[in-house]
Amino acid sequence: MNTKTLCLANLSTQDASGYEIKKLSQEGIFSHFVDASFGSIYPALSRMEQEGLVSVREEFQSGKPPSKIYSITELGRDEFATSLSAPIKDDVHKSEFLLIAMFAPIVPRHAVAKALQMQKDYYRRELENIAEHNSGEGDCPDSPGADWVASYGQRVLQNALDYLRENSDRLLEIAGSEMTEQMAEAAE
Amino acid sequence: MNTKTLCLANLSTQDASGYEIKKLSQEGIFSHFVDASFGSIYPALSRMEQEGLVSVREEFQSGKPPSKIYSITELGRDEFATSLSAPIKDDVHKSEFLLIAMFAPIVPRHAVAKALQMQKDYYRRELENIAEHNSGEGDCPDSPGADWVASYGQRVLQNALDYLRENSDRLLEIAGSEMTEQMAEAAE
DNA sequence: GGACACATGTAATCGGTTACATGATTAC
DNA sequence: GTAATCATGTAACCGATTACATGTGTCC
Repeated sequence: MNTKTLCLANLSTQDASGYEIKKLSQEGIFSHFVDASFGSIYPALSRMEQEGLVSVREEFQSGKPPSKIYSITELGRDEFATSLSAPIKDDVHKSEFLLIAMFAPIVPRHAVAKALQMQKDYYRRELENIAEHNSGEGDCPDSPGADWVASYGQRVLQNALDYLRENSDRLLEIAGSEMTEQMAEAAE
Repeated sequence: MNTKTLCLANLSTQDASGYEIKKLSQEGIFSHFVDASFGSIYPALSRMEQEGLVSVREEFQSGKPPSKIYSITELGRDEFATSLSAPIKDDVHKSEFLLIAMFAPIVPRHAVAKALQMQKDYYRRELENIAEHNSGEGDCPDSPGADWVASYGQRVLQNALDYLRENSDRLLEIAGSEMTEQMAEAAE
Protein backbone atom coordinates (compact mmCIF):
# COMPACT_ATOMS: atom_id res chain seq x y z
CA MET A 1 0.00 0.00 0.00
CA ASN A 2 1.41 3.40 -0.89
CA THR A 3 1.41 6.28 1.53
CA LYS A 4 -1.46 8.10 -0.13
CA THR A 5 -3.81 5.13 0.13
CA LEU A 6 -2.69 4.51 3.69
CA CYS A 7 -3.63 8.06 4.66
CA LEU A 8 -6.95 7.91 2.85
CA ALA A 9 -7.77 4.58 4.53
CA ASN A 10 -7.01 5.93 7.97
CA LEU A 11 -8.85 9.19 7.43
CA SER A 12 -11.89 7.41 6.05
CA THR A 13 -12.63 6.11 9.54
CA GLN A 14 -11.53 9.11 11.62
CA ASP A 15 -9.80 12.47 11.52
CA ALA A 16 -6.12 12.32 12.39
CA SER A 17 -2.78 14.11 12.29
CA GLY A 18 0.25 12.80 10.42
CA TYR A 19 1.71 11.71 13.71
CA GLU A 20 -1.41 9.74 14.59
CA ILE A 21 -1.58 8.08 11.18
CA LYS A 22 1.91 6.78 11.72
CA LYS A 23 0.99 5.36 15.12
CA LEU A 24 -2.26 3.83 13.88
CA SER A 25 -0.50 2.13 11.01
CA GLN A 26 2.12 0.65 13.31
CA GLU A 27 -0.25 -0.56 15.98
CA GLY A 28 -3.60 -1.35 14.36
CA ILE A 29 -4.45 -4.06 11.92
CA PHE A 30 -2.84 -1.90 9.26
CA SER A 31 0.52 -2.91 10.67
CA HIS A 32 0.39 -6.06 8.54
CA PHE A 33 0.42 -3.97 5.40
CA VAL A 34 2.64 -0.99 6.00
CA ASP A 35 5.09 0.94 8.06
CA ALA A 36 5.33 4.33 6.44
CA SER A 37 7.78 6.88 7.78
CA PHE A 38 7.20 10.56 8.58
CA GLY A 39 9.31 11.43 5.59
CA SER A 40 6.61 10.01 3.35
CA ILE A 41 3.47 10.76 5.38
CA TYR A 42 3.90 14.51 5.83
CA PRO A 43 4.63 15.32 2.17
CA ALA A 44 1.78 13.02 1.10
CA LEU A 45 -0.69 14.88 3.32
CA SER A 46 0.37 18.31 1.99
CA ARG A 47 0.05 17.05 -1.57
CA MET A 48 -3.38 15.61 -0.87
CA GLU A 49 -4.51 18.85 0.69
CA GLN A 50 -3.51 20.72 -2.48
CA GLU A 51 -5.42 18.17 -4.52
CA GLY A 52 -8.49 18.71 -2.36
CA LEU A 53 -8.64 15.14 -1.08
CA VAL A 54 -8.30 16.22 2.54
CA SER A 55 -8.79 19.38 4.57
CA VAL A 56 -6.79 20.59 7.56
CA ARG A 57 -7.48 22.37 10.79
CA GLU A 58 -4.83 23.36 13.28
CA GLU A 59 -5.35 22.37 16.87
CA PHE A 60 -3.52 24.11 19.67
CA GLN A 61 -3.03 22.04 22.76
CA SER A 62 -1.53 23.39 25.94
CA GLY A 63 1.93 21.99 26.56
CA LYS A 64 2.14 20.27 23.20
CA PRO A 65 3.12 21.59 19.82
CA PRO A 66 0.10 22.44 17.68
CA SER A 67 -1.02 19.58 15.48
CA LYS A 68 -2.58 19.58 12.05
CA ILE A 69 -5.70 17.46 12.08
CA TYR A 70 -6.68 16.21 8.64
CA SER A 71 -10.20 15.29 7.52
CA ILE A 72 -11.10 13.44 4.36
CA THR A 73 -13.25 15.35 1.87
CA GLU A 74 -16.00 14.01 -0.38
CA LEU A 75 -13.49 14.06 -3.22
CA GLY A 76 -11.06 12.06 -1.11
CA ARG A 77 -13.73 9.52 -0.23
CA ASP A 78 -14.57 9.13 -3.93
CA GLU A 79 -10.93 8.67 -4.86
CA PHE A 80 -10.48 6.07 -2.14
CA ALA A 81 -13.61 4.13 -3.12
CA THR A 82 -12.58 4.24 -6.78
CA SER A 83 -9.08 2.97 -6.03
CA LEU A 84 -10.60 0.08 -4.06
CA SER A 85 -12.75 -0.87 -7.06
CA ALA A 86 -9.76 -1.09 -9.41
CA PRO A 87 -8.48 -4.55 -10.42
CA ILE A 88 -6.18 -5.91 -7.76
CA LYS A 89 -2.52 -6.81 -8.10
CA ASP A 90 -0.98 -10.00 -6.79
CA ASP A 91 0.18 -10.01 -3.19
CA VAL A 92 3.79 -9.17 -2.56
CA HIS A 93 5.46 -11.25 0.09
CA LYS A 94 9.03 -10.68 1.20
CA SER A 95 10.47 -13.09 3.70
CA GLU A 96 14.11 -13.22 4.74
CA PHE A 97 13.24 -16.29 6.76
CA LEU A 98 12.19 -18.27 3.68
CA LEU A 99 15.38 -17.23 1.91
CA ILE A 100 17.42 -18.63 4.79
CA ALA A 101 15.31 -21.79 4.84
CA MET A 102 15.88 -22.28 1.13
CA PHE A 103 19.63 -22.04 1.55
CA ALA A 104 19.72 -23.77 4.95
CA PRO A 105 22.49 -26.18 3.89
CA ILE A 106 24.99 -23.32 3.57
CA VAL A 107 23.88 -21.50 6.74
CA PRO A 108 25.38 -22.51 10.12
CA ARG A 109 22.95 -24.45 12.26
CA HIS A 110 22.84 -21.90 15.04
CA ALA A 111 21.87 -19.16 12.57
CA VAL A 112 19.04 -21.32 11.23
CA ALA A 113 17.89 -22.02 14.79
CA LYS A 114 17.95 -18.30 15.52
CA ALA A 115 15.97 -17.48 12.38
CA LEU A 116 13.36 -20.11 13.26
CA GLN A 117 13.02 -18.60 16.72
CA MET A 118 12.66 -15.08 15.33
CA GLN A 119 10.05 -16.19 12.83
CA LYS A 120 7.98 -17.97 15.48
CA ASP A 121 8.17 -14.87 17.67
CA TYR A 122 7.04 -12.76 14.74
CA TYR A 123 3.99 -14.94 14.12
CA ARG A 124 3.16 -14.86 17.84
CA ARG A 125 3.33 -11.07 17.94
CA GLU A 126 1.07 -10.78 14.92
CA LEU A 127 -1.40 -13.22 16.46
CA GLU A 128 -1.44 -11.26 19.71
CA ASN A 129 -2.06 -8.09 17.73
CA ILE A 130 -5.10 -9.72 16.15
CA ALA A 131 -6.32 -11.07 19.47
CA GLU A 132 -6.27 -7.51 20.82
CA HIS A 133 -8.34 -6.34 17.90
CA ASN A 134 -10.89 -9.06 18.52
CA SER A 135 -11.19 -8.17 22.19
CA GLY A 136 -12.47 -4.78 21.08
CA GLU A 137 -9.64 -2.67 22.45
CA GLY A 138 -8.79 -1.46 18.98
CA ASP A 139 -9.21 1.99 17.53
CA CYS A 140 -11.66 1.07 14.82
CA PRO A 141 -15.14 0.65 16.21
CA ASP A 142 -17.16 -2.29 15.02
CA SER A 143 -16.07 -2.83 11.45
CA PRO A 144 -17.18 -6.08 9.82
CA GLY A 145 -14.45 -5.79 7.17
CA ALA A 146 -11.72 -5.56 9.78
CA ASP A 147 -13.25 -8.53 11.60
CA TRP A 148 -13.18 -10.61 8.42
CA VAL A 149 -9.56 -9.70 7.76
CA ALA A 150 -8.64 -10.39 11.39
CA SER A 151 -10.08 -13.88 11.24
CA TYR A 152 -8.33 -14.48 7.92
CA GLY A 153 -5.04 -13.36 9.43
CA GLN A 154 -5.55 -15.49 12.50
CA ARG A 155 -6.13 -18.60 10.48
CA VAL A 156 -3.21 -18.12 8.11
CA LEU A 157 -0.73 -17.07 10.79
CA GLN A 158 -1.74 -19.83 13.19
CA ASN A 159 -1.24 -22.31 10.40
CA ALA A 160 2.18 -20.95 9.50
CA LEU A 161 3.20 -21.08 13.16
CA ASP A 162 1.98 -24.68 13.45
CA TYR A 163 4.00 -25.62 10.40
CA LEU A 164 7.12 -24.12 11.95
CA ARG A 165 6.54 -25.97 15.22
CA GLU A 166 6.06 -29.26 13.41
CA ASN A 167 8.94 -28.88 10.95
CA SER A 168 11.68 -26.98 12.77
CA ASP A 169 13.63 -30.16 13.41
CA ARG A 170 13.50 -31.15 9.79
CA LEU A 171 14.98 -27.79 8.78
CA LEU A 172 17.70 -27.97 11.43
CA GLU A 173 18.71 -31.38 10.16
CA ILE A 174 19.49 -30.05 6.69
CA ALA A 175 21.19 -26.92 8.05
CA GLY A 176 24.95 -26.42 7.59
CA SER A 177 27.40 -27.63 10.18
CA GLU A 178 28.57 -25.38 12.99
CA MET A 179 31.81 -24.72 11.13
CA THR A 180 32.38 -21.03 10.62
CA GLU A 181 33.72 -19.60 7.39
CA GLN A 182 37.10 -19.14 9.03
CA MET A 183 37.22 -22.70 10.28
CA ALA A 184 36.19 -24.00 6.90
CA GLU A 185 38.93 -22.04 5.19
CA ALA A 186 41.52 -23.10 7.74
CA ALA A 187 40.50 -26.71 7.27
CA GLU A 188 41.25 -26.65 3.57
CA MET B 1 14.90 -9.45 -1.34
CA ASN B 2 17.08 -6.86 -2.99
CA THR B 3 18.52 -7.37 -6.45
CA LYS B 4 22.02 -8.09 -5.21
CA THR B 5 20.89 -10.93 -2.95
CA LEU B 6 18.65 -12.26 -5.68
CA CYS B 7 21.60 -12.48 -8.08
CA LEU B 8 23.87 -14.05 -5.47
CA ALA B 9 21.19 -16.61 -4.61
CA ASN B 10 20.69 -17.58 -8.23
CA LEU B 11 24.40 -17.70 -9.01
CA SER B 12 25.11 -19.80 -5.92
CA THR B 13 23.32 -22.72 -7.59
CA GLN B 14 24.38 -22.16 -11.20
CA ASP B 15 26.11 -19.78 -13.60
CA ALA B 16 23.73 -17.49 -15.45
CA SER B 17 23.36 -14.35 -17.50
CA GLY B 18 21.33 -11.34 -16.41
CA TYR B 19 18.63 -12.40 -18.79
CA GLU B 20 18.47 -15.87 -17.30
CA ILE B 21 18.39 -14.58 -13.72
CA LYS B 22 15.31 -12.57 -14.61
CA LYS B 23 13.60 -15.63 -16.06
CA LEU B 24 14.56 -17.88 -13.17
CA SER B 25 13.23 -15.42 -10.65
CA GLN B 26 9.92 -15.14 -12.47
CA GLU B 27 9.38 -18.84 -12.98
CA GLY B 28 11.09 -20.72 -10.17
CA ILE B 29 10.28 -20.77 -6.50
CA PHE B 30 11.95 -17.39 -6.24
CA SER B 31 8.90 -15.90 -7.89
CA HIS B 32 7.24 -15.68 -4.47
CA PHE B 33 9.89 -13.29 -3.29
CA VAL B 34 10.80 -11.06 -6.19
CA ASP B 35 10.27 -9.79 -9.68
CA ALA B 36 13.31 -7.70 -10.45
CA SER B 37 13.53 -5.80 -13.72
CA PHE B 38 16.43 -5.62 -16.17
CA GLY B 39 16.95 -2.04 -15.10
CA SER B 40 18.03 -3.25 -11.68
CA ILE B 41 19.63 -6.60 -12.55
CA TYR B 42 22.19 -5.44 -15.13
CA PRO B 43 23.59 -2.56 -13.05
CA ALA B 44 23.68 -4.83 -9.98
CA LEU B 45 25.74 -7.42 -11.84
CA SER B 46 28.26 -4.85 -13.10
CA ARG B 47 28.63 -3.45 -9.61
CA MET B 48 29.12 -6.91 -8.16
CA GLU B 49 31.75 -7.68 -10.75
CA GLN B 50 33.69 -4.58 -9.73
CA GLU B 51 33.41 -5.65 -6.10
CA GLY B 52 34.77 -9.06 -7.02
CA LEU B 53 31.66 -10.96 -5.93
CA VAL B 54 31.13 -12.44 -9.40
CA SER B 55 33.19 -13.03 -12.52
CA VAL B 56 32.09 -12.83 -16.15
CA ARG B 57 32.80 -14.65 -19.33
CA GLU B 58 31.34 -13.74 -22.68
CA GLU B 59 29.70 -16.47 -24.67
CA PHE B 60 29.15 -16.15 -28.40
CA GLN B 61 26.27 -18.14 -29.76
CA SER B 62 25.49 -18.42 -33.43
CA GLY B 63 22.33 -16.57 -34.31
CA LYS B 64 21.99 -14.95 -30.88
CA PRO B 65 23.59 -11.88 -29.40
CA PRO B 66 26.58 -12.72 -27.21
CA SER B 67 25.64 -13.18 -23.58
CA LYS B 68 27.60 -12.44 -20.42
CA ILE B 69 27.63 -15.47 -18.20
CA TYR B 70 28.28 -14.66 -14.57
CA SER B 71 29.82 -16.99 -12.01
CA ILE B 72 29.91 -16.45 -8.27
CA THR B 73 33.38 -16.10 -6.72
CA GLU B 74 34.57 -17.35 -3.34
CA LEU B 75 34.17 -13.79 -2.07
CA GLY B 76 30.62 -13.71 -3.40
CA ARG B 77 29.81 -17.02 -1.73
CA ASP B 78 31.17 -15.70 1.57
CA GLU B 79 29.16 -12.51 1.30
CA PHE B 80 26.00 -14.47 0.53
CA ALA B 81 26.53 -16.92 3.42
CA THR B 82 27.26 -14.01 5.78
CA SER B 83 24.15 -12.12 4.72
CA LEU B 84 22.09 -15.25 5.39
CA SER B 85 23.51 -15.51 8.91
CA ALA B 86 22.52 -11.94 9.78
CA PRO B 87 19.50 -11.40 12.08
CA ILE B 88 16.31 -11.56 10.03
CA LYS B 89 13.77 -8.81 9.59
CA ASP B 90 10.03 -9.31 9.88
CA ASP B 91 8.21 -10.45 6.77
CA VAL B 92 6.68 -7.77 4.60
CA HIS B 93 3.29 -8.58 3.22
CA LYS B 94 1.43 -6.30 0.88
CA SER B 95 -2.06 -7.30 -0.13
CA GLU B 96 -4.49 -5.13 -2.05
CA PHE B 97 -7.05 -7.84 -1.55
CA LEU B 98 -6.98 -7.51 2.24
CA LEU B 99 -7.31 -3.75 1.91
CA ILE B 100 -10.46 -4.20 -0.15
CA ALA B 101 -11.77 -6.80 2.30
CA MET B 102 -11.21 -4.43 5.19
CA PHE B 103 -13.20 -1.70 3.49
CA ALA B 104 -15.73 -4.03 1.88
CA PRO B 105 -18.73 -2.01 3.11
CA ILE B 106 -17.75 0.92 0.90
CA VAL B 107 -16.83 -1.17 -2.15
CA PRO B 108 -19.55 -2.21 -4.64
CA ARG B 109 -20.45 -5.87 -4.31
CA HIS B 110 -19.38 -6.76 -7.85
CA ALA B 111 -15.91 -5.32 -7.20
CA VAL B 112 -15.58 -7.38 -4.03
CA ALA B 113 -16.67 -10.48 -5.94
CA LYS B 114 -14.09 -9.75 -8.62
CA ALA B 115 -11.35 -9.25 -6.04
CA LEU B 116 -12.26 -12.55 -4.36
CA GLN B 117 -12.05 -14.32 -7.69
CA MET B 118 -8.68 -12.76 -8.52
CA GLN B 119 -7.28 -13.68 -5.13
CA LYS B 120 -8.42 -17.30 -5.43
CA ASP B 121 -6.85 -17.47 -8.90
CA TYR B 122 -3.65 -16.06 -7.51
CA TYR B 123 -3.47 -18.71 -4.78
CA ARG B 124 -4.18 -21.43 -7.34
CA ARG B 125 -1.39 -20.21 -9.63
CA GLU B 126 1.06 -20.17 -6.75
CA LEU B 127 0.01 -23.68 -5.70
CA GLU B 128 0.46 -24.94 -9.26
CA ASN B 129 3.90 -23.38 -9.36
CA ILE B 130 4.82 -25.30 -6.20
CA ALA B 131 3.32 -28.51 -7.55
CA GLU B 132 5.57 -28.18 -10.60
CA HIS B 133 8.59 -27.79 -8.37
CA ASN B 134 7.66 -30.91 -6.44
CA SER B 135 7.25 -32.94 -9.61
CA GLY B 136 10.94 -32.31 -10.25
CA GLU B 137 10.60 -30.27 -13.42
CA GLY B 138 12.29 -27.33 -11.75
CA ASP B 139 15.66 -25.87 -12.53
CA CYS B 140 17.18 -26.46 -9.12
CA PRO B 141 18.25 -30.06 -8.73
CA ASP B 142 17.39 -31.77 -5.48
CA SER B 143 17.61 -29.07 -2.86
CA PRO B 144 16.27 -29.97 0.57
CA GLY B 145 15.90 -26.29 1.49
CA ALA B 146 13.74 -25.59 -1.53
CA ASP B 147 11.65 -28.66 -0.72
CA TRP B 148 11.09 -27.46 2.82
CA VAL B 149 10.04 -24.02 1.59
CA ALA B 150 7.80 -25.56 -1.06
CA SER B 151 5.93 -27.63 1.50
CA TYR B 152 5.63 -24.58 3.75
CA GLY B 153 4.20 -22.57 0.88
CA GLN B 154 1.81 -25.31 -0.06
CA ARG B 155 0.41 -25.55 3.44
CA VAL B 156 0.00 -21.81 3.95
CA LEU B 157 -1.44 -21.12 0.50
CA GLN B 158 -3.83 -24.05 0.59
CA ASN B 159 -5.08 -22.84 3.93
CA ALA B 160 -5.57 -19.30 2.71
CA LEU B 161 -7.46 -20.61 -0.32
CA ASP B 162 -9.67 -22.79 1.89
CA TYR B 163 -10.47 -19.79 4.05
CA LEU B 164 -11.53 -17.81 0.99
CA ARG B 165 -13.72 -20.64 -0.25
CA GLU B 166 -15.41 -20.97 3.14
CA ASN B 167 -15.85 -17.26 3.81
CA SER B 168 -16.49 -15.61 0.45
CA ASP B 169 -20.20 -15.41 1.13
CA ARG B 170 -19.68 -13.77 4.46
CA LEU B 171 -17.55 -11.07 2.82
CA LEU B 172 -20.04 -10.51 0.02
CA GLU B 173 -22.81 -10.02 2.56
CA ILE B 174 -21.04 -7.08 4.17
CA ALA B 175 -19.99 -5.60 0.81
CA GLY B 176 -21.49 -2.31 -0.37
CA SER B 177 -24.63 -2.23 -2.41
CA GLU B 178 -24.50 -2.19 -6.22
CA MET B 179 -25.20 1.54 -6.18
CA THR B 180 -22.50 3.48 -7.96
CA GLU B 181 -21.12 6.74 -6.64
CA GLN B 182 -23.20 8.65 -9.15
CA MET B 183 -26.41 6.88 -8.20
CA ALA B 184 -25.70 7.47 -4.52
CA GLU B 185 -25.20 11.18 -5.13
CA ALA B 186 -28.28 11.45 -7.27
CA ALA B 187 -30.33 9.70 -4.61
CA GLU B 188 -29.51 12.29 -1.96
C1' DG C 1 20.42 16.01 33.64
C1' DG C 2 18.85 12.63 30.36
C1' DA C 3 15.57 9.90 28.07
C1' DC C 4 11.27 9.66 26.05
C1' DA C 5 6.64 11.06 24.01
C1' DC C 6 4.65 14.64 21.38
C1' DA C 7 4.77 17.01 16.82
C1' DT C 8 6.18 18.79 12.11
C1' DG C 9 8.98 19.17 8.45
C1' DT C 10 13.21 19.07 4.84
C1' DA C 11 17.28 17.18 2.23
C1' DA C 12 20.25 13.60 0.77
C1' DT C 13 20.16 9.37 -0.80
C1' DC C 14 18.74 4.76 -2.37
C1' DG C 15 16.58 1.10 -4.64
C1' DG C 16 13.78 0.23 -8.04
C1' DT C 17 10.59 0.76 -12.29
C1' DT C 18 9.58 2.39 -16.91
C1' DA C 19 10.75 3.70 -21.07
C1' DC C 20 14.08 4.09 -24.39
C1' DA C 21 17.90 2.46 -27.62
C1' DT C 22 19.83 -1.37 -30.32
C1' DG C 23 19.94 -5.46 -33.05
C1' DA C 24 19.85 -10.46 -34.74
C1' DT C 25 16.88 -14.62 -35.56
C1' DT C 26 12.87 -17.40 -35.93
C1' DA C 27 8.06 -18.41 -36.70
C1' DC C 28 3.64 -17.12 -38.63
C1' DG D 1 6.07 -7.74 -42.89
C1' DT D 2 5.52 -8.24 -38.21
C1' DA D 3 5.52 -10.20 -33.90
C1' DA D 4 8.11 -12.81 -30.48
C1' DT D 5 12.30 -14.46 -28.22
C1' DC D 6 16.95 -13.65 -27.22
C1' DA D 7 20.13 -10.24 -25.15
C1' DT D 8 22.31 -6.00 -23.05
C1' DG D 9 22.35 -1.67 -21.45
C1' DT D 10 21.22 3.59 -20.10
C1' DA D 11 18.45 7.63 -18.49
C1' DA D 12 14.56 9.73 -16.42
C1' DC D 13 11.83 9.36 -12.87
C1' DC D 14 9.40 7.88 -8.50
C1' DG D 15 8.46 6.47 -3.99
C1' DA D 16 10.30 5.76 0.11
C1' DT D 17 13.86 5.69 3.89
C1' DT D 18 17.29 7.88 6.77
C1' DA D 19 19.14 11.43 8.91
C1' DC D 20 18.85 15.92 10.18
C1' DA D 21 16.68 20.23 12.29
C1' DT D 22 13.67 22.16 15.91
C1' DG D 23 11.14 22.61 20.14
C1' DT D 24 8.09 21.56 24.53
C1' DG D 25 6.67 18.82 28.50
C1' DT D 26 6.99 14.97 31.56
C1' DC D 27 8.95 11.28 34.10
C1' DC D 28 12.84 9.14 36.47
